[in-house]
Amino acid sequence: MWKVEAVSKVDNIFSQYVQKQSVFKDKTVLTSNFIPEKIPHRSEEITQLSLALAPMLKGFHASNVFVYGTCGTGKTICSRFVVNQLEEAAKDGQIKTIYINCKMKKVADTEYRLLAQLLKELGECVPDTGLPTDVLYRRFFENADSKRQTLVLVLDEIDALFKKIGDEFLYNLTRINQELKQAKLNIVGITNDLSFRDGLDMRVRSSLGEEEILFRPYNALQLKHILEERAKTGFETGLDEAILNKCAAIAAQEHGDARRALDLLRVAGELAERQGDAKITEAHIDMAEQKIDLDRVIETIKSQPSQSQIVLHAIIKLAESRKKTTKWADARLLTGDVFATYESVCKENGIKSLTQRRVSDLIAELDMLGIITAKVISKGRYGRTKEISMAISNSHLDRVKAFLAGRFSP
DNA sequence: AGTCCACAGGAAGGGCAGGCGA
DNA sequence: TCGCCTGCCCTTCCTGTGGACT
Repeated sequence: MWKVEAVSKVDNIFSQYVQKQSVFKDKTVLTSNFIPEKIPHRSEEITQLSLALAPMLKGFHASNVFVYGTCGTGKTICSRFVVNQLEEAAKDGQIKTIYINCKMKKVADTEYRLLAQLLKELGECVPDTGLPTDVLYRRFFENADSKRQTLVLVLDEIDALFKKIGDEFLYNLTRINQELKQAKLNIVGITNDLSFRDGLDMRVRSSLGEEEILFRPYNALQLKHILEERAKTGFETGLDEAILNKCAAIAAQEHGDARRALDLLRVAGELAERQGDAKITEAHIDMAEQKIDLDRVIETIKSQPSQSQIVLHAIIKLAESRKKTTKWADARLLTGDVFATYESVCKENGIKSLTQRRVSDLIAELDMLGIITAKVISKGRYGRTKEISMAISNSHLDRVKAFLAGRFSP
């Protein structure tokens, strides 16, 4: 394993690392946002999307498209690949594509921010807050029209935007072409929520989903092939077939998630490198699986506001006390009990507590993040409440507990 | 069948910070 | 400077809910 042997000004502490042969040839190839020259097993979907967008090359109206599919099925990568090709095929910048991830907090999670982001992409300077939205719409129309371009707006995770601000904004976007005189706008909406469409207003549904493309999950063989291709350029030496099989099998179990497969391979490579091993072994894959899960959980919790962390701390504290009489996994907590514990934690730490209404929302948010499970139950005469249990695995719990205890223990 | 409980969760609005334009 | 706009976090008020209990 690479270790810092001695600290002196003569020997740079990184020199050993720099001299050591890396297991990676090109690590970027192993990231999920890398767009390869060829995307395997998605030719049918790419053709469908290309055919839907192609008319704009001849100045005709093209369909708005909805792209569906679960996580890691190649929706984003294929959409970006197609719109990049489209931009290349168009003459003199006639087509401009704008990619926006609607889940990006503080970037495109509200109507104002999304419009501001659009204007920034068109080269305008917009303040983060302060202008009325209709002013932003007007500036967008004027800017787009002045450039006489066809705009392709790729809205990734469009369901997140819908959940946050409703479909009014999507309706406005679909009506934009009536306002534009010289320019055109086409929308490609990407979502992994297969039921998203059902919640939309009829008018939005029909104009936004003129064309729909479903991305099916990859099977283990396809995943293995994808990994093989990436590993050829990603790693210095070839990988054992067993390694590829294992990564593919794990990812296939998780709804054919190619992103997961790539992450596993990359993190396993990083672990092998840190341990000074020349080759990746199955043990590295196991460790990578654990590490990815734990990192995700810890990062998610760290990114939550303090009050949300206190609620989680209260849930864990309460579950700990119940553990004495029942199994950890079986500890079912009720909103009222959690709120009482939350209030006592706030008191101990000298923090002003929120109302039960707000805490109820924070519990729902923790549930959405997959950190806890909260199910609404009725206890008959004893009222209606949420039954809360931990969704974090036991192996990760100690790190989570240590983090929260470090922040909120008096 | 009606009552009751302990909430869930929607709606409305307050207060704050920050920016714009007259 | 001031009025007006935004997003965000929060409270208050309210109605709805489902099943045990009477």
